[in-house]
Amino acid sequence: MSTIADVARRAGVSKMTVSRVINNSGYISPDTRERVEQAIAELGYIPNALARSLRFKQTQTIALIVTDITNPFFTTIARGVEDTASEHGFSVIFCNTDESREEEQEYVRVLIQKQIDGLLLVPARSTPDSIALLQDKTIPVVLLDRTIPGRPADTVRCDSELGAYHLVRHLIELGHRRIAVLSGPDEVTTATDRVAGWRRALLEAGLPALDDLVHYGAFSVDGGYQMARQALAGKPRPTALFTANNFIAVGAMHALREAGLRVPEDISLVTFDDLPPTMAIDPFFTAAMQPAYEMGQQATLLLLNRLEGKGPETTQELILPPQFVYRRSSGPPPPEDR
Amino acid sequence: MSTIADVARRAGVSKMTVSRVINNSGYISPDTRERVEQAIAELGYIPNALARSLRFKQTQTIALIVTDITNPFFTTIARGVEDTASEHGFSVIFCNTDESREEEQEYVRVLIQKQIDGLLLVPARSTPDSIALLQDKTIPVVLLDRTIPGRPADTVRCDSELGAYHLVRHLIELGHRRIAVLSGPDEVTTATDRVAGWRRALLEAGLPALDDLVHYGAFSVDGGYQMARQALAGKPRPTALFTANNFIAVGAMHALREAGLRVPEDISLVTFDDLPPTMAIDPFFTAAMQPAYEMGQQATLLLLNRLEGKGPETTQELILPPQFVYRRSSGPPPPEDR
DNA sequence: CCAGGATATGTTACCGTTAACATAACGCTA
DNA sequence: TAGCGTTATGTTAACGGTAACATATCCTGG
Repeated sequence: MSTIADVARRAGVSKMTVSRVINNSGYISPDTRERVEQAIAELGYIPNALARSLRFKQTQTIALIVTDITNPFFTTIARGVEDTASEHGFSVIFCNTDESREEEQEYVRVLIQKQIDGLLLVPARSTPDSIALLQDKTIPVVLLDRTIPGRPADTVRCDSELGAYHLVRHLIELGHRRIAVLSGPDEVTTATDRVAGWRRALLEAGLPALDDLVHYGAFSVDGGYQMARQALAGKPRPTALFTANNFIAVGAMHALREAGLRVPEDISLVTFDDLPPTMAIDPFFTAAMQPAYEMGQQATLLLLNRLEGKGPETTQELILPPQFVYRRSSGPPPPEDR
Repeated sequence: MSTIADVARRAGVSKMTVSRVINNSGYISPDTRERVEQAIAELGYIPNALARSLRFKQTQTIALIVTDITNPFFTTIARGVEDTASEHGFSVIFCNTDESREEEQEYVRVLIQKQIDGLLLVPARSTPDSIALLQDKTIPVVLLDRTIPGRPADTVRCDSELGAYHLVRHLIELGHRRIAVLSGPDEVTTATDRVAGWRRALLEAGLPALDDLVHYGAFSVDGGYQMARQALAGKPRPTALFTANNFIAVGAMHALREAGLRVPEDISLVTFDDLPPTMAIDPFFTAAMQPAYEMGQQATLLLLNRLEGKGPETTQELILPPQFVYRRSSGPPPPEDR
C-alpha cells in the first residue's frame, strides 16, 4: 500500500506538493502536477482516509442502529438512509440490537471509538443514559421511529397514535365493539402510542377500553401468535384485532387459522405496517403504512444538517403521517356479534 | 473529546502508562492503575480507534456491497453478515449498487480509502478489473451469490444451476412441455446459471430448449412483469413459467392476473427464492429457497479467516444447496395442453 | 532596475495512539 | 554487598496525511 511519501519520492517532490495536487489546493506548476499525477497512476496510490480523518476529526461515516434489519420496515429505512448518505459522501455502518439495551450500549461505545460523525438510532428500550455518552462527545443523534421517554432529541417518526386511532375507528365504523390490540413491548414508545390511539378511538365512540383487550408482547411473529391466542381466549371473544406491526399481524394470522377462524368473516384484522409491494402478490391487510423510505431519507438529511451545525438550537421532531389502505382483512363483525 | 494525553495529565503519569492500563499490557503498579482508571472515569475517556487503526493498519471494519438491501434475500444475508462480524468484533459498512458497475467501482474506491479490512461483494456485472484494485492492495474479498467470469475468487453461493434444474424437472414431471424461463440480466452469473439448469432439465427430458422461451431482464417486479407479458404472447403459450428470483415471480404474477390466468389451473409458476416466513401468511410459491442467512454467515467466516492469513493459497468456493418447497403455484398443465 | 505581489515548493508540527527502547528503583541471591 | 533480574514508568518515533509558516523564484509596474 503506497503512501503519499512514496508518491513524493517517485515524483521528486515533497509530500506537501503531492497533497496539493490531490486536493487541488494552492499553487502547482502544470509540469509538477503532471509528474505527480503520473507517479500516482504508476503506484496506484489511493489516499488513506484514516490519516485525514485523524487530522480533520471527521470520518464521513455515520451509523444506523436498528432492532432488526430483516424487518422490511427497517430494511426500507436503511435503504433510504444509505441512498441519502452516499449521495452526500457518507458511508453507513449498520447494527442490529434485537431490542436489547445492552447490545445498543455496546454498539454505541464501539461507534464512538470509531469516531462516527453522527448516529441514526432506533432506540431499544433505551433510557436517557443510552445517548448521554454521544451527547457528551457532541456526536449528533437523530432518533428514528421511536422516542426515548424523558429525553428530548431530534426525531423522525410516523404518527403511531394517529395511525392506530384511524385503524380502530375504521373497525368501529364497520360495527366492531370488542377490539383487541396486540402490541409490542410496553417499554417501546411505538407500542404504547399505538395502544393510546386504540384507546382514544374506543373512548371517543363511547366504548370501554378494557384492560383485558390490551396485549403487550414482542414485535415478532411468535409474539403475535402468542398474543392472538390469549386474545382469542377472552370471553366474549373479540370480533377484531388491531396488531401493532407486520410481524405481529402474520403471527396473529397463524393463530387465527389454527383456531379455524376466517378473516374477515369471523374476525377482522387491521395492522400497522404493510408488506412492501415488491413482495405481495395479493395484498390482504387493511393497514397503516409508514413512509419508511422517506423516514430514512429525512432522518439522514436532518443528521447531515446537524453535522454542519445547522438547524435550530431546540430539538426537531418530524412526524410523518401514515397512509391507509383498506383491504380484505377487515369487514363487518359476524351477525351474532352486532 | 478527551484524549489519552488528558487522562495522563489528570492522573499525573505519561501517556504510555495510560496506554498500558487501557490495554492491560506491561507492568503497572496497583496504585497507578487505580489513579489512571479514576481519571478515565472522571473524563469519560473513550480511546480513539482511528489513531489505533492508523498504527496497526487494521480497522476492525468490513464492508458488504449488495445490489439492493431491500431484496429480502440480501437483507437476510446482511443479517447473517452483521451477526457474525459483530460477534468477532467487526463493524459492517453496507452499500447498494443497484446492479451498476460504476456505483460498485465508486464504493470500492471509498472503502479502500477508509482502509476496510475486507470486503463481501455481490458483484454487479463486474469485470475482473472491479476487484483488481482490492487485490492490488491485498484487501481480501469474498464474493457472495455470484461469481465474476474470468476471475477466480473466494466465493460463497447457492447452486443456481442445480436449483433451476430441479424446479424445471418438477414441472416436467407434472407434465409440462413448454416452460418459459424469466431470468435476470444476462451479464449476471446467477441469471445465466439458472437458465443453464432450465436447459439441462429440458434436454435431459428430450424436450427442446427453444430460444424464444428464454427471457433475460431485470431482477425486479417490473422486469418480471415485462418478461411475463412477452412470454405469454408466445405461440403456443407456455404452460409454466420458471422465474429466477422472488421479484420476478411477483411481477409475473401481476401479468398473469392481468391476463386472466389462474395459477396453477391455467399456468404453473416455480421460482428461485421465497418470501421469508415472517412475511407470508399463506405461502404460495413452489420455490428453491436459498440459505441466505447461512450464506452471509459463512462468507463472513471465510473472510475473517482470510484476514488472519488462514486458509489455502487457492481460492475457496463454498456452494450451498437450495432447499425445495412444493406448494400451490405448480400443478399439472391444463388438459388441452397435455 | 528594484520593490513587492503572484507563483511554486519545502519544512515543521500536529492529529491520538503505541512499539521499541531507555531509565530507575527494588529486592533477592551468591 | 555487588550484581542482576523484576517491576514500574518515561521518552522517542512512527502510522499517513495537511495547516501554517517559511523560502525562493518570477514577473510587473512605477
